[in-house]
Amino acid sequence: MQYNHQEIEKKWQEYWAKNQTFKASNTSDKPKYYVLDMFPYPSGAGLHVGHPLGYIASDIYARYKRHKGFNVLHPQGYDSFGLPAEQYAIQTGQHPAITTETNIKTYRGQLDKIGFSFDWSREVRTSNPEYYKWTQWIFIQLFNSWYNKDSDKAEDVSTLVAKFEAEGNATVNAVCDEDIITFTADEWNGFSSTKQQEILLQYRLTFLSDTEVNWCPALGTVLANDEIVNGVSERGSHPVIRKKMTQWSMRISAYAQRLLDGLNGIDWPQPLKDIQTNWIGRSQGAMVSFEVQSTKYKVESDVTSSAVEKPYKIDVFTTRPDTIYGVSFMTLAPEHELVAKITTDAQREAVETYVEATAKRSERDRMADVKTISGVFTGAYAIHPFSGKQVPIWIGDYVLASYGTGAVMAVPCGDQRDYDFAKHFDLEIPNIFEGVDISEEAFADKEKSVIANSDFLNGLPYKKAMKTVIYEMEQRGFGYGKINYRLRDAVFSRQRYWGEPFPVYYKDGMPQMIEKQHLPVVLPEVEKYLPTEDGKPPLGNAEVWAWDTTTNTVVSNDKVDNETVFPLELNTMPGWAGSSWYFNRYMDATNDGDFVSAAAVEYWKEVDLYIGGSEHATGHLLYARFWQKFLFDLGLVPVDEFAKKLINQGMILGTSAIVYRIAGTNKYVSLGLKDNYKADELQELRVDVKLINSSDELDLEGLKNWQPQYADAEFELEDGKYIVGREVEKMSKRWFNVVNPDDICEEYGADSLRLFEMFLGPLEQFKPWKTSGISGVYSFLKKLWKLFHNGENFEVSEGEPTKDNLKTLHKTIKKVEEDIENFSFNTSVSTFMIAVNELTAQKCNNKAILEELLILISPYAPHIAEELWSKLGHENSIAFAAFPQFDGKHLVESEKEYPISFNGKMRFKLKLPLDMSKEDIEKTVMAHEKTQEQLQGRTPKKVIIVPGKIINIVG
RNA sequence: GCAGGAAUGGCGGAACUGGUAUACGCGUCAGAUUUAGAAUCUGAAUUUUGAGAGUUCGAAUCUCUCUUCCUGUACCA
Repeated sequence: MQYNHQEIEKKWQEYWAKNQTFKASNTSDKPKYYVLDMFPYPSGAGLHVGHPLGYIASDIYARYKRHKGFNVLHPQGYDSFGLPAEQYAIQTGQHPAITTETNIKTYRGQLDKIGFSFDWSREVRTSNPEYYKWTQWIFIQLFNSWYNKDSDKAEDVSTLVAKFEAEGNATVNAVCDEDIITFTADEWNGFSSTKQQEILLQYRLTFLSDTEVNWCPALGTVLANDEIVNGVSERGSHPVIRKKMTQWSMRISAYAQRLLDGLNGIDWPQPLKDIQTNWIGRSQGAMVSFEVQSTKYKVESDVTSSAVEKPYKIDVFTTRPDTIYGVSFMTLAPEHELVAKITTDAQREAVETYVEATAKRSERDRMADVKTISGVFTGAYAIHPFSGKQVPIWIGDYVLASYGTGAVMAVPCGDQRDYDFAKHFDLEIPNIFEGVDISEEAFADKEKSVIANSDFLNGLPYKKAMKTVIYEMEQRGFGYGKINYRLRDAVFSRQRYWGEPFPVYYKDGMPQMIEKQHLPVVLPEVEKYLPTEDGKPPLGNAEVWAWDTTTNTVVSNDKVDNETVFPLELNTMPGWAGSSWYFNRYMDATNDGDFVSAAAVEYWKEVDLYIGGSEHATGHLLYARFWQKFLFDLGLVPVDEFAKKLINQGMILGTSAIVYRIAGTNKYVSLGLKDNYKADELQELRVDVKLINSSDELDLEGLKNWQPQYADAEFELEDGKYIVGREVEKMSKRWFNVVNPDDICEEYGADSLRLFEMFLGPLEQFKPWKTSGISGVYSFLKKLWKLFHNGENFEVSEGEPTKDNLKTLHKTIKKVEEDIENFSFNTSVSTFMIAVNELTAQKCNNKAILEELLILISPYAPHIAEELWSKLGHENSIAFAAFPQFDGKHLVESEKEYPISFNGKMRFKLKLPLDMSKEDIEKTVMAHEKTQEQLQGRTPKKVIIVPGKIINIVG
């Protein structure tokens, strides 16, 4: 009987579906284990062979854990909001929901063919109203929370209001906006409702603010920092400019320290932790305030309504407050708000010209050109807080508005950028370091710094100087020690259609949340998916998009009276909203009354193993950790890190095929002959990899039929063949190097695909796909099949296994178990091959041995395992069969074939009993004729004997 | 610039806490079977672990220097 993968795989996929074999229960006596994949965005292109790599690995682990007696949760779903469906809608008018539905069907069909053990009863789709209802709900929770630094967690806004009512805000220690006014309890109680809401908004964990955003005109939307690569949009490479807009933001900065600390407790790859650590960018230093000389402005006090005059102040953040006596000028970012206010009339024109010129330069230009030093003097001076000296204030584009306060105290002797700026504009460079030459460059080695020319800091090394100066600044009231984070609050509004609508309407300009029982607020229908002509987001096109507070329904816009019917928010949420909590939803995916039931989340707790790409390091993986910590603060989830262990699978790359066209002709040169032509005479064209066989030979007829441009192609062949060039690059339609898993499943079967993807190399590594290698695992499966068959008949023997049989089996059990625990799936595939080769050589068809072998293989190649398992007479699925128990007694040896080395080089082997004493080994070896032959009469200096390992003769 | 990672036959890759270097597979070559193709079976070859030094009885593995490549990130004050 032949191994017929098509028949077998179809049969068992249907069996699993029908019997709901992999449906997980939320109650069980078994220990729980939660294995999760990063859910895919269902794109129109469908899956290529690279996508399932991580899914196969996690599936193997999930199946392994079932064999090991765990109650395994292994769900799958779709991150189904996103830009491609929307852009398709813009082009064709087809509703994104339809596109998405179609794509999901394709994905599901492809996934099913690979034989994953997903519990599809828990499927989630972020674009389903039943799902995004809870995304909206979590948003509301964030709106209703503030971050209390004293308790170091998020709390309900009611606790904040209570504080305001009792004692005003002076004693409140919160993460909030920076420009907060101080008020007393009486003042608070006297504020209008709108005023109170305005103030509260400055404390909420999600808040509205006028922020400088990354606006992408081509996409008509705002992009997050991690959606921009090299100054252009990640998607489509469109230019991005800075623009002020009112946007929802998430106060992720409140969690900066906890996001950093949390990394210590989770088993994630170090590179990924490093990326997050850098992204959060903690730096320790001080805030220092410099007064601007002879400037005054009037402050309208909210409290007394009387005007007070105050000098302008420039706040700077510095990591080197110890070098404060080295300050010889200050630099403001051109966008700094004080620039216009402090510039003297004499300098005004020059400054304005400069500011305008910088504003025009895109972020990209500014980044590309870091060597040109530019700047302008404002004419104003600051007063050095310690020395009282005048310090000129400059503006320069090397100072970024978005980091720190957008202003620096320039210490040219200690910072190379300040140094270069000072040299360029011929500014003073005072030296405040002991015994250091700064005539050529700045001295930035803080560990070796000893401060000089700095009054009370003289003679102090860096660390002591830091402490002393911060203490002194705090005493005198113009500075304080501060930890600064690079992590910015995350903009949460997108000007897109295909995203979660906000559960928000506006009353008197203030945002109001829609109550839980009225959720979800469902995405409205629109005529056009583009922004409106007056620049509003696509939801501005909706005609029925107002909130009636009497009926609590969405009603037509013309009913808006701002009394009981109000306009709804026009922005939608970003892509990361739905993916920041989906792992919790799987625990209780159909719950209609709660985002997840307390019982379910208490049972499953967190993801035990999460597999996905490292490209989400500063996006999804950071936001998800943030939301999890927030939900934890609210007592809604039991742990504050959502994934205990994470593995980044590498990407499978395509191997593109290249033909060489002689420029201006329709003639193509084979790879080996292309050197006969000059490089500029040849054009490289990529052709479909389906036209290439395993030895890089091109199917000429196939090419002619492939695209009209090749119909009358001529070829210059080598040995009668056309050999193509190969290039490893990302799988992409435009390179014609995409390999569809469906084709592989059809030809070799899902089990072969699964084994082959694992066999390709270590999971985390990037590796090119080469279909040619798959025949190896395919013939392995055929050999495995043959072990159970004698010609046409299924035939296994019942007797006692031989010693050799047992040795092979237990060696395999040990290795495979270790490999799976270490996620070294490639080596366990080799182990299976060795085992099957050995058992074949032993002519073993012993039932007891084969049965256990099947269980070992079943996580990798579940279909063939199920089939043979049932042929062995089992009525239940192999999926829950107990994993074989390793027994070391089968591997015990009495002899060891020792490698005999001379000066570290192995020369011959010698079989000796393992219990032989060192002395006897030495005697035996030295007496051996081959030893004497090697020594040629010399006397060895030393003989190293490591029992059970090696013998090394030195001399 | 900074941070992290990698380099082993023609190719993908093995090699546990230093102890027989290239397991396993692909490809190649030879042979068997076959009308042909395909499939199957048997056998063979390749290298000295990016370069150089050090520690060691012994280094792919540990240390240092250098080279190349990949990833992330950056006028971050």
